[in-house]
Amino acid sequence: MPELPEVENVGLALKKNLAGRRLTGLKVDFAGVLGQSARATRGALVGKVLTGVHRHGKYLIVRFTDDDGSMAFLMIHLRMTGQFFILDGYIPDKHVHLTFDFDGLPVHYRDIRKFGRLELVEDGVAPAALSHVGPDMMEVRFPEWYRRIGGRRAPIKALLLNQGIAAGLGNIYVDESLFLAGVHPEARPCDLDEAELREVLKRGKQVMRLAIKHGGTTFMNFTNFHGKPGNFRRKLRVYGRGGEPCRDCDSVLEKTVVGGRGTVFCPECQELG
DNA sequence: GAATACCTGAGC
DNA sequence: GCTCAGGTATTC
Repeated sequence: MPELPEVENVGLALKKNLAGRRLTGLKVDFAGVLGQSARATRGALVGKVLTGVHRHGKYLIVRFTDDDGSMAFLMIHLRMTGQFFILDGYIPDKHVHLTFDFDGLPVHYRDIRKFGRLELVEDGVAPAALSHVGPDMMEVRFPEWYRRIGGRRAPIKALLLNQGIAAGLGNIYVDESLFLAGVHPEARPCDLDEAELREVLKRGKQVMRLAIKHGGTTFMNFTNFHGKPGNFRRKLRVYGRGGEPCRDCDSVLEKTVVGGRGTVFCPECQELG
């Protein structure tokens, strides 16, 4: 389940491996992952050089530039199971929906659940398609974030998952952030003081920064550009550990549902405020 | 703000 | 063969 740290790693890999390379072909096996037709997508991108990758929350925006300077932008969301990779001798299985040909170098897009989307957009920096998405979680400063979340009455977990407030956290890193901040997932911002909310944002950034360094978290399907899993799973404090002992206090971690999502927390270490 | 649709594989 | 998992858009 790619969240901000996993998407960041994918974006870095695309840039490192493909920047400066020209897209010479695009094979489409399942057009449902494209926002436009296969023909329109090829028409916009084939012949152009990959010149940049920008991440905002869980979105990637890839810039392609023609020799005449004209540009096209592909906005990518991997959702649950989208992945890109380059592997020597790889034979695509039934979940590979797209193969980008970068002048002889095949780059596969694989997506078991077909939830991911790759769509052409007009702009690269602040696309209209992202107007409903809040500031990137790693970039946002506390005053702005506090304006968006302070005083609200919904469970803080639901608000952290709401990409319109700030973009990037998913279920794994929300649970981790709240544990590290000592805040209960059902706590309401209106019941928390400024210092507690400051801690949530700080810990959220901290845990994602660390996860990026470790190549992200592989729980089910995520792999990096070379088919390798991320290493952050063994660092997780609560996610996936319901019923197991808290690493800090030895209490049994509780598993519940908050905001419609599976949620794990420590009943001793995390407070309602 | 809750439920549902989208999809498939894993795990019972 | 059923239920669950989950990011987001959509619909109550």
